[in-house]
Amino acid sequence: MAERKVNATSTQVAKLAGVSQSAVSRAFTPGASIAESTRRKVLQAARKLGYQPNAIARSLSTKRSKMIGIVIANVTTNPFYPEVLDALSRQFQQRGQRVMLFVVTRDQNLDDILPQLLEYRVDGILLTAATLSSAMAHECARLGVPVTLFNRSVPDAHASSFCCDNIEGGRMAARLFMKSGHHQFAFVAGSHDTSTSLERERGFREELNQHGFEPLIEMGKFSYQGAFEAARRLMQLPKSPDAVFCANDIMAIGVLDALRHAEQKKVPEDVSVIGFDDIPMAAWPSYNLTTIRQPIERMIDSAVNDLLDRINQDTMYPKQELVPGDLVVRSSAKLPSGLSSGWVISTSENRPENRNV
Amino acid sequence: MAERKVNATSTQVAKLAGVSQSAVSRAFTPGASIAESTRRKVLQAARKLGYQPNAIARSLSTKRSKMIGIVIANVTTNPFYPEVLDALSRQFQQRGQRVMLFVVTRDQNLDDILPQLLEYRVDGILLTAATLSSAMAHECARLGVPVTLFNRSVPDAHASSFCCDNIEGGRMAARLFMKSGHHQFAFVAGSHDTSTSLERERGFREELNQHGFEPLIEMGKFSYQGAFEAARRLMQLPKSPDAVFCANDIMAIGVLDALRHAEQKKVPEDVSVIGFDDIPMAAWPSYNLTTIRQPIERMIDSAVNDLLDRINQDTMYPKQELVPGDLVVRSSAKLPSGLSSGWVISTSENRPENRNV
DNA sequence: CATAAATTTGCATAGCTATGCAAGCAATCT
DNA sequence: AGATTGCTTGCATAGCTATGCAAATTTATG
Repeated sequence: MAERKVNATSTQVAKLAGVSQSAVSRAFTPGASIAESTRRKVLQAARKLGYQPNAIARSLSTKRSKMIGIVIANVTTNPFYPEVLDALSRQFQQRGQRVMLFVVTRDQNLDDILPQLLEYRVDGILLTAATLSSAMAHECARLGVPVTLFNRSVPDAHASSFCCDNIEGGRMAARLFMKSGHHQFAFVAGSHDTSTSLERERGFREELNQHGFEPLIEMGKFSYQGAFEAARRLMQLPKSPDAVFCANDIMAIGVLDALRHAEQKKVPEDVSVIGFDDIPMAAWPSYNLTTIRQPIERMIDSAVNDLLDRINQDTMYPKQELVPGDLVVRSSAKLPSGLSSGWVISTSENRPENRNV
Repeated sequence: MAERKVNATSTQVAKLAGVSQSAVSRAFTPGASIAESTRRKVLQAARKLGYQPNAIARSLSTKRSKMIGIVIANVTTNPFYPEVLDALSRQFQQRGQRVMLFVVTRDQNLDDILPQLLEYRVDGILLTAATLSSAMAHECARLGVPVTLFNRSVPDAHASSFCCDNIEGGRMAARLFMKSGHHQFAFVAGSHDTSTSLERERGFREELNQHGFEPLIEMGKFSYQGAFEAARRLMQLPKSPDAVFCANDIMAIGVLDALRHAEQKKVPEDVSVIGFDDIPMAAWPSYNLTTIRQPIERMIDSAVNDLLDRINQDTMYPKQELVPGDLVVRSSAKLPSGLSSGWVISTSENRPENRNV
């Protein structure tokens, strides 16, 4: 208990090592101009004092905080987002950036929380499952803070965005349903103001329309519970659907549970269900969900690279990237002849699934 | 695109408002000594310049970063932790603290990442599903940075810790099993070096021992997949168990799926299963898991309060708190007579369950 | 109105590190 | 040896805000 020296400073270390404060700074700056012998002296003195450079002071001096602001929603309601957060956090961590995190609710106004990030002079901002008011987009642009949207696309954009090709994903679901001979289609939407849900719906509907079909739409509020109830409403309709596409997996699972446990329907014999995301749970034997997989790792790599690049060279323009998803065929949807469960179908290749369980 | 004024400073605002830099600082410091009229002048000038105080500079000056370091593991493998993270993040947010987040793997060495937090002079550290080397605990104590462990208990401690009463939880599970007439017991452990798993096992075993039983132990590695395999191993034993208690819900669900889909067992007719945590999924009709609920909100409230209190008055001693869990009776375990599904049993009261689905 | 009290203001400095610049130094070359 | 080159080093300052203190101003009091 005794000591409690509390945070030594570079000046104290300098004194002990018999060098200038600059030398201490340089000893801790990779690539700085300093003799190996002095560096050793400094590091030894630093160790003795328990000195560690003060990142706050460094940030002030370099005008680089080495922090990225991450804003994320739906962390508890959709297992997809913990995966995203995990991957993002690791990536930034590995590339020498710290993460300042804000967990928000879907309806929370970002205009209140972005200033809190900017106040700390984060080097960049990554928004997941959240969108930006154009006022805030301008503000960030003005301050030269690059912004990246993950899993949201925006029309006007000072920001980069990285998304799965939701429209094509919706089309894939529609095509699979139609090939298997379904006739009554439904889409369980997440919300009516979210690009992911809207785009998946649009692809699904357009593909159906081209063949003379029109899907029913129900609102699942992006949650298990909401989708559970949506499924029950769908089943009470006079022409209840035999093929339900859901805007994400967690809702698809809600629908599955409602069909099986509340509606006494068999899946896929009575009703086929397709989801979106391919969360780990989708592969569990209780669900075995046919779904569109978002290639998280690839999307995150791109997003992180782009953001860091824009931080380092502020000449770069924001970028809009669309990553194709893969149809993962399991057994929650009837199979058309010629296709068997356990296959992954992407635009470029078919391959046997290679995942756990 | 034109402007790009980039971060105005308090001095610039001061000049525009015709006051001193100090006045600007005070205008943004609640409770500072400043006339209402000058404050207005300052705020107006600030708005015109798009000025926002620089939290980095403020941190340097006040020696308070207003940041809390959160370290969390298992975010993708156990839905309990996204809930914890969500609650923590909101709480701190609401109380004016920013969150610097580190997502780690269970086996990752914290000794590498804690320095990264300390470098930024976080005001406090909260570790979830992770433990501290005693060297690091001393280091934090030396620097006067309070540390709180959430869901981990430690023998020696410069740190506060907030845990569910795991031992009593294990006992509750054992008692419920025994009352329902089970004879062969098993425990699916998370790991052999984690206090949560060890304590739950200990309570379970001690209670059984008192009645002359001894549980089988299998390792489930804290994951769905690991528990799935553990269940299969258990079922191959000559005296396979009819009552399985799992160190957490996600493993209980893995066990359930293995029993039903790989072993053709009925739950709870052939085998009873009890979990721990009460994650939202436990209430889904596919699982309907009987489990020990951890009162997350209450635990988090206590943990956050304690940490902030210790930040503000550094005289306080760390505190060890044990919060009792509740037995939530659903239908994955046989019911003893007199008990019906849908009840929550805590040390103090019995009440009907009041949750979704 | 004079004086005391309370409030508001600006000055000057601390907080810690990074870095441009010029000076110091050793090694290399002719 | 003298001149040139390339490293190292320290000095001085910037980066931005908060705050103790004394001065100045306003308000209250008798």
